Amino acid sequence: MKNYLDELNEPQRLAAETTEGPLMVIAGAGSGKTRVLTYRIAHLIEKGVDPFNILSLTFTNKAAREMKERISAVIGASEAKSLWMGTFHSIFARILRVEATKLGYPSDFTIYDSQDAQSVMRKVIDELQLDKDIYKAKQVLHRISQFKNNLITVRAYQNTPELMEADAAAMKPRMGDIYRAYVDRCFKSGAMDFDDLLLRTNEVLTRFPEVLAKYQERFKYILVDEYQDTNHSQYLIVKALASRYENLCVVGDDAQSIYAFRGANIRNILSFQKDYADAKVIPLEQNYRSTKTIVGAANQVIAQNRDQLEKNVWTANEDGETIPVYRALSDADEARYVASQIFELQMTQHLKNDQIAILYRTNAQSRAIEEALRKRSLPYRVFGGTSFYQRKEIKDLVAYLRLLINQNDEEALLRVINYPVRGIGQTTINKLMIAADELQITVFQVLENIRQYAAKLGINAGTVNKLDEFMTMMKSFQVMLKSHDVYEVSMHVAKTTKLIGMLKEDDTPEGISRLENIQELLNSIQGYVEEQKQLDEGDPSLSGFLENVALSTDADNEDDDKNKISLMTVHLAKGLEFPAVFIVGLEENLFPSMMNLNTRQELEEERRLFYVALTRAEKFAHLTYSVSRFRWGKITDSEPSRFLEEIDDKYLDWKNLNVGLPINNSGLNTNLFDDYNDIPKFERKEKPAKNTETSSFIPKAKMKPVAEAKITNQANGEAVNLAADKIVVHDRFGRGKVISLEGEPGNVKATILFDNAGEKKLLLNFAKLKVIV
DNA sequence: TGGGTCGTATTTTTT
DNA sequence: ATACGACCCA
Repeated sequence: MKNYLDELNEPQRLAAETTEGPLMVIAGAGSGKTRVLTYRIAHLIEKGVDPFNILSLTFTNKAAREMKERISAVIGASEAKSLWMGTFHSIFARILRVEATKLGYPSDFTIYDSQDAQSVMRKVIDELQLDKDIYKAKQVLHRISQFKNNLITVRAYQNTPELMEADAAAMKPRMGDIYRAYVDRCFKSGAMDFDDLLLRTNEVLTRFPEVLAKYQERFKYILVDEYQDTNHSQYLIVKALASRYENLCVVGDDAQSIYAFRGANIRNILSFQKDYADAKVIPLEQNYRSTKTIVGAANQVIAQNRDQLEKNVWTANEDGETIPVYRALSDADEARYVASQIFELQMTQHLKNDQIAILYRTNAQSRAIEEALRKRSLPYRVFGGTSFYQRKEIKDLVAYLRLLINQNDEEALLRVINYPVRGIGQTTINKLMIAADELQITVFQVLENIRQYAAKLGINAGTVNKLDEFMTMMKSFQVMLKSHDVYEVSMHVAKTTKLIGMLKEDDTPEGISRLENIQELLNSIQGYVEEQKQLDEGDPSLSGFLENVALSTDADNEDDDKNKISLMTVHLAKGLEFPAVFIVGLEENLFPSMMNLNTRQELEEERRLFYVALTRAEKFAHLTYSVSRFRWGKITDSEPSRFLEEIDDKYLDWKNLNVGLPINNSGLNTNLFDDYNDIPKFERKEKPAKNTETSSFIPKAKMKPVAEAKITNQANGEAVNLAADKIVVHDRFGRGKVISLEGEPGNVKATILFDNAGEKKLLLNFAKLKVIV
């Protein structure tokens, strides 16, 4: 082993060498936190600590894997193998496989992802005969998630009048009933949702002291990365496990806390010194990642936040280039600019694709960017979004597999019992569910004795046969699972159920891609089995694979061809770094998000998010915003983000401010040649006023008034000319009178005053209008 | 029972 | 615009 400690600076080295007792490392952005964690673990092992006794909790599977690789490189792969390193959810799922039976769960419990949870919730709301428009499944689940993350059980909820009053005030007085029904239903299905994995871990550690003692003894050294993003439930688990030896090292940066919406409690990091009186605190303030310009700009932004620990991130790196801020005319223009700048960077700086990232606030923004990159034949990869495992065809096959492992998994059963179609309709399913409820057993158990119940349930003989066939098929799979490996069984299931056959018949591009996805899933099962067989502690079982499926995200899957531009949300980019970073969509109501403008705390989280985004960049950062954007199916005007105004102009290079003004006289798409550097630069007159209310900051592109526009009259399908004062009828808004038209031929926006709906601006390309007069 | 059409929400971020 | 769920009809 090398003298790895020599590669660290003073505070880094101190953090790596302080192995005993509670330690908090406040690691500013780019300050070499992963390096410290890696060397700290290596150092522990070097000192003679058994890797078996080290628990390292990271925020993503990806971070865990990367760190494990780096540790392997320092101490050797065989030593690193027995380290427990992973996300809270995956580590504690693993522990619960052993311990959950104590709480009445099967050891092969299913993990419900958010889709499953929502489906369960919809059924619960339906069964309680509640209005689904008031009790929105997603919202209700979010509320329940809050309860669970704060260890408020159903009983605790019902003993807490404040909570019940709050829900009643929010027009949801039945929240408690829903909570109970949801929990019951998951329990009956032998399933845990994401929050349960933490909640039940807490429960088992609290109720069974011998279990707690076992893991305290095992995990003598605990490291937690991204501590600022732990929620209360995670905090309690760490506290309980560490309370015996107190060899707890937490690493985090309050300025990068971006998961409050998910229950992350920034107070966990702010009050670490209160929890552990003899805690050492080591700040890492030197940034090794970014240029002075980027660090300076980021510091200015984050300084606007009130809630933060004192710290001073600095860098000895070069000044670097000023940060271009491009004002786009539309989302398409923004995307084109980004693509052209990437091209430029590759030409002048010789950057490779994988050194470039494009970051956005919402997944929906990737679409326009993708289009522009494709046009320039730039290879890219989109992280996140609808992940592989959430695709319908994948969930279908996985549901069969889940059902093999846990027959009580009602979500899985209901998903596949009539898919592919085998003549078992909703009526039959309802009967089965009612029977299961009355008999206090699961639907699967009803099916096992269907002939016994059929008459009582009024299910006719033909349907009984179909149900029987389904059960026989499932049983045959189960038998096969005992003697064959997981890949063979999965392949057999996919064929026998006709899932594959059905997709083969579909020769649309979507159908083909679905089939490919199924193939990819089967491949990944095979890969998983082979990989696990190689490991000492490997688990090549089906339940092992399914756990992986439930807890892994898209970002965790490796791509063979790595030389691609990365597209992802800012959240996903946390912990990563790139030589060049584009942050797009810097507009009010988008970044910061419209949903987070209500309180100072919410806005500060958005600001931290921007801070995270900016500090991903090593050498080149580009910022863009657009004066208009396609959102919710229509063009929306937007203002530049307030975060841009918080950065001193000395760091920024404003671009394209004059284009698209009336003087250009050309509406949208001014730049025909993508040559942004030739656009004459106009001096900006003054720094934009804080709290802009006026549009004086940067004028919006004005649409040119037009006298008339051709549209297809929905009344008779004929082309007619639309002009001011015409009377039209719209499906949704009813009768109205055209006030004015603006834009350019082929892209005209009409202002129409509707009798009942008021004044609306409609794009004639999309609006369906009947012309009356 | 199954397939089709219609209407509505969707765009905040994730384990 | 799109995708999903609800509803209706054959």
